[in-house]
Amino acid sequence: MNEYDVKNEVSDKYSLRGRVFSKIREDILSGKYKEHEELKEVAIGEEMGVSRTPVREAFRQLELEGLIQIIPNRGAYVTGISAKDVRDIYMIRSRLEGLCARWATANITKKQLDEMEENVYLAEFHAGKGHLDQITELDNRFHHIMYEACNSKMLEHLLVDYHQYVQRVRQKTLSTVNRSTESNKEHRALMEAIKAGNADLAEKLAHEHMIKAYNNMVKNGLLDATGNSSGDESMDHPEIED
Amino acid sequence: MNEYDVKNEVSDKYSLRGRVFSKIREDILSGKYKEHEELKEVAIGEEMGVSRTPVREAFRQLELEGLIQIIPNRGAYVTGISAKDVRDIYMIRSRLEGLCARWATANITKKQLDEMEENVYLAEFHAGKGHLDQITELDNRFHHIMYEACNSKMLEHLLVDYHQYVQRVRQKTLSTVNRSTESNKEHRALMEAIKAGNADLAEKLAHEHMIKAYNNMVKNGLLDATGNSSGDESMDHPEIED
DNA sequence: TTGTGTATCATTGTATACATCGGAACAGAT
DNA sequence: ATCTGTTCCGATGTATACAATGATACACAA
Repeated sequence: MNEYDVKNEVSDKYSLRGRVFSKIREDILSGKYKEHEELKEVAIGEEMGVSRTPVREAFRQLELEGLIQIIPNRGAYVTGISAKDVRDIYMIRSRLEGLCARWATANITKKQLDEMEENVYLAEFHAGKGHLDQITELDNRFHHIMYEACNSKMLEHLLVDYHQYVQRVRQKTLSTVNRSTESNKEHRALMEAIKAGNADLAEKLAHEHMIKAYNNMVKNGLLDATGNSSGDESMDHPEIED
Repeated sequence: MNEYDVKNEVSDKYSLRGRVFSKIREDILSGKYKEHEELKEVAIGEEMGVSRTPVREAFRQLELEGLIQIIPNRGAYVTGISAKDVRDIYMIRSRLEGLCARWATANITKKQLDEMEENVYLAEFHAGKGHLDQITELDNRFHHIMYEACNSKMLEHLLVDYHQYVQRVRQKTLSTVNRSTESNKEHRALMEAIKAGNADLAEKLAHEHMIKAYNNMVKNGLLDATGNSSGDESMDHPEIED
């Protein structure tokens, strides 16, 4: 169960519409379509060899996902994400990851806990070697294990959503070895708290982990390589909080 | 700016699809369509005098909203909400309303604060008179003022969403004069905290307010008059928490 | 009776045709 | 040069036609 499975409950990857939806989504998240770019129904349809109908339905869904905005009778445009949006999402996530950690403490299975331990172990190994790709992948995976472990489809769905959403602007968060070592320590502490059944501590650690991740991201500059997230508003709040 | 405006940024109420979307949505929330009921494209289209196209597009959106579930090549079914879902949402909301209160403390305008004071005042009046409809309306409005005041479209959207979602099963939460008096006290305390600029207290009070509302709802039985929310899982956790 | 295969048909999935909207280009007036 | 109105046309909004799916009923065999 990776981060896409939850979405695919809803996105139906075997219909044309499902494929169109996934492709456009990926193209936006990967930065192929830039912020404020206009998406034309026929063009995208031709590119994928389908008619406008499935494209239109995919558009409607992408709009609700917040990836595009549709202006009636005009067109569909890739949504801009301001620096404030990113900040808001991280703050929202900090609360929700905390809640997730609390629930995970109560509901995590042995299997999930095992995978989490292995994840932390591996991440420490790769951090020592400076393997950035593996580190990023393991970091994502760590969080998704926790999302699953909380045993709440509602919360899992929400967190997966935000996680993906933020990936648009968060390409290289862990790019400094410094941060990845820090991050691993936080993961380990969080895992230990969950393992020990200390829900209060787990919530607190997950909450702080998110805020530190955000602060680190801000410190190193939000901009990613895709040209997204140029920040409509000035971003001068590195965070205070708690 | 009421609770529908935020949705209407996206739902385009002047197109056929927008009207279909709103109508189905309302029919589900009001309980006209029961849980697990199948929605047929042609039937709904005919009922509203439109073709399948706008209905289908509305369906796709309603699916992402979580109100219906679409099974490929089979049909659309009204989503069931289990008692656990409701509980999860309230716990999620308790965190987010807390965050919202914190932000509102920093960002509320004089106008919003004035409306909030008037709201609390009026609510106390109507509670004394036992005017349940007005009390419910004022309760909703109180929360929406706060959602607006937090000055975060991301968070506002999320909270409005959940608020509406839960309305399906929350018809009569404030139906006891007892609870409405309690609730008003909590609103007043929260408002005073926001007015005084005490963000920590505001967050704590908003958080607790939500949990108390949930616990009260559970105590009086979740079931509403629409036949929704019969609870696929047994509901025996009145809440512990904090 | 039970099970299996097949025909049927209601319903959804997709493509296409037509209707309507709104922007861009241009013409003429000031 | 700027403004205004008009025409044109590309793009979206909606309806309809056609394709494909899957549930149901029924026939028939074991």
